[in-house]
Amino acid sequence: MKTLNIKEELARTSVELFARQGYAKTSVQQIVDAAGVTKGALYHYFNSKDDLLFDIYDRILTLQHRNLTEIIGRNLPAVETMRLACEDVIMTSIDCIREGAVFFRSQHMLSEDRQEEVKRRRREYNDAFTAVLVRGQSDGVFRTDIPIQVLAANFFSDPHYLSYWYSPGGTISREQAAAQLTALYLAGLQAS
Amino acid sequence: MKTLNIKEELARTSVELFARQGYAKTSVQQIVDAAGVTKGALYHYFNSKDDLLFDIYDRILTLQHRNLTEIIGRNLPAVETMRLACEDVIMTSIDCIREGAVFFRSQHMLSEDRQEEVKRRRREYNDAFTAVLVRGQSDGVFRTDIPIQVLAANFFSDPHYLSYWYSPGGTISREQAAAQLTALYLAGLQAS
Amino acid sequence: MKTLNIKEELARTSVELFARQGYAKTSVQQIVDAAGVTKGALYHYFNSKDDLLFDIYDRILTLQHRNLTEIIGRNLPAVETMRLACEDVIMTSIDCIREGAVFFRSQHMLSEDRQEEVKRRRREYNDAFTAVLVRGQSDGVFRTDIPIQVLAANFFSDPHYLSYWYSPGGTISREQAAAQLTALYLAGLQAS
Amino acid sequence: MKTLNIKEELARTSVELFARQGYAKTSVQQIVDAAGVTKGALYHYFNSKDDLLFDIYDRILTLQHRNLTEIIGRNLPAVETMRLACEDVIMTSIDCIREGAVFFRSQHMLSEDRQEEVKRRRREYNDAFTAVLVRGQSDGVFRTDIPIQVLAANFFSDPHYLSYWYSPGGTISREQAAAQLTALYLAGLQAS
DNA sequence: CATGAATGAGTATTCATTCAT
DNA sequence: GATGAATGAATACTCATTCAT
Repeated sequence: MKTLNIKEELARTSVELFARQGYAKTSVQQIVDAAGVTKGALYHYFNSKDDLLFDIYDRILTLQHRNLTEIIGRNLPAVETMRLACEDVIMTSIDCIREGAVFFRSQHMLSEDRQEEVKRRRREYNDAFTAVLVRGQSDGVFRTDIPIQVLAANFFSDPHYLSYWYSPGGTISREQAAAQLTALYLAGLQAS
Repeated sequence: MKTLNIKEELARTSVELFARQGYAKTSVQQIVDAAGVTKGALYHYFNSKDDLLFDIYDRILTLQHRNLTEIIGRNLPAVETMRLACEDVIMTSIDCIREGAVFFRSQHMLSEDRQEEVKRRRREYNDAFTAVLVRGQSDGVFRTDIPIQVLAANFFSDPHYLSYWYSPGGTISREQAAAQLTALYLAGLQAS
Repeated sequence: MKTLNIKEELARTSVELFARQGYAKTSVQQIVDAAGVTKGALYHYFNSKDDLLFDIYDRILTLQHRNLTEIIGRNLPAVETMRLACEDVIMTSIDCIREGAVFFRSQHMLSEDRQEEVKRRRREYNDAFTAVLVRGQSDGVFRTDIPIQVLAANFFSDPHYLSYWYSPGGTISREQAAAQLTALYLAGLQAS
Repeated sequence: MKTLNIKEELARTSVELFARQGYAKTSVQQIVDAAGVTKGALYHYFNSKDDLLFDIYDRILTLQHRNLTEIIGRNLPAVETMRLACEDVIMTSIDCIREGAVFFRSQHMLSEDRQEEVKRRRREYNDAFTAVLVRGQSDGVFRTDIPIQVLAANFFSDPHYLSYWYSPGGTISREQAAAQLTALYLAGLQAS
């Protein structure tokens, strides 16, 4: 009980600090001070500062991969699959907006091995997403005059950019942001 | 002559290294070694490592602000202004793709003062861009059912994301990328 | 029964690790892992890591002191006493070769107090050994042209050095090594 | 000039401290405090604490290898070669007695790579020394009834043990110690 | 202009030991 | 008796920056 709290508290605190001031400018000392524990406790639960960072990547990658897999598994029409997938990514990105701020800025601070792992898992996600685009093209509902990687990049850029402009608790709810960004994307995507 | 070369070489080398391995993981020693000069030389031309980083921000902000101002100054219809502005941002972002990789990842490594300056200048750029969107809405050519900040974010995310997926020298030319991403954006943007 | 086994197992394991990788490079965690117990168990039987080390010194010093006292107590001629004493030291050093490896390398890792105790007990041993040399000189069987401390050092160096070159289970048995090194020593020692 | 002094001072100071209190118990901070410089200065001249230690090994191994090679190169009779070699080792070991105290106690504190290098170079030295023993046996001047490795170990133990008992500036000069230990060794070595 | 030796404040990490359970 | 989570003090090492030459 206490144990879980400490580990979770350290995870929460480190995301917060990494998002606010960057991984490099956040010292282990700051993290443990903010979490109200000692360095020894941190190193009891995490092997290194790098582990703290990787946990963030792992959490997001696992979550988004699981959701996309589930959505694709429903075997809906391509347009509907795409709508659900896009809205889900936007909403989970908003739910994890601090993690997202770290995710896109700090990849090069991971160890080489873990950078590779993150690349691999993002590629997997990208491949699954792209497969839906291809299906929609075959079905004649998505445009074919623009390279598929451009179509994919045009969407991925949105969740990526969220942490730079979206404020949770502002005038735009997560559902609205998801619906609006998805609508804009699908408008561009549809076959003429 | 020699002087200019050394300063330029240091700028070029530092962008390269910052883009590849991140600002924090790049030491001043690595930069001077790669540039073939000594620390003394670097500190002759730059006051600090932070200056090397800020130069990158300054270069991009200056370039894009100047281009946007020029395009808006032509007083073309909103759709045409937007098309030119978007294509220009994409193309200059591709031309400065290494700078871009640094730009979006390393802002929190700048000194507080300079973070503020960068924020201010980006806001200025954003405001000018948004003004074009507003004009298009008044003219009845841009949709009004989605908050303007979402419409803006939907575009800014694209140049932002370029350094994560676009390879100069690949199968897609800078002009093609610019035309395609702009087309996708404008398709979403148009009034129904 | 179980208790004795755990304590003995910890002693055995720690000698092994100290000999192989040095006292300083061996962590308490490594010891308990290798012994298959937990830290709590170790600290139940030993007050500190230092105790684990001192036990090794105590064991060897006690053993060699007891053996030398017994041999001298037989009141044999000096040459015979010396031969038995030397052979015994060599053989017990081979029997405790891992302890020996630690003994000569890790004395300064002991607490100050215990370093003093080890020095004192080694001096006692040295004095008893030297007394035999003096008796042999008085009897006219040992040479007198070389300072007695050089004569003593010339022997003590041998058991000291054993752990650096001797392999138990190799082609030279413990009895052979003892006989040969003793023969070489006595050859140098005899009065001309 | 100043530069050499600082590097030499650091080398001198570190040998002194390593000999007195052991490598593991000597902190880099202690070394720089004793040498009157800062950590930065130390790390300007040495890449790591390990380098400071290895320098000691390198110095001794280089010195003794060079001397032995020179002595063997004179092509003197085996007995004479052996006498000169033994006396030289004893004397240089006395000259570098603090280095010697470190040499035999701290090998396992070196990095794995360097432990291997030290082992290799000591083996080379041992092989050259053993070759002289073999030559003496062929010439009929050295005994053949004891394995050659025991004959070698019987000598190597002496310089090894020096730092445990010999006091420079005491009643026994370096030349005397060298002559006496060599005499004792040769007495044991000669063919009967 | 340019050097590179030297600084010193900062960093992540280790580890013997304790103690509530 | 035994656990292992937590401590806290110590450690080696890094690096942007300065300055005498």
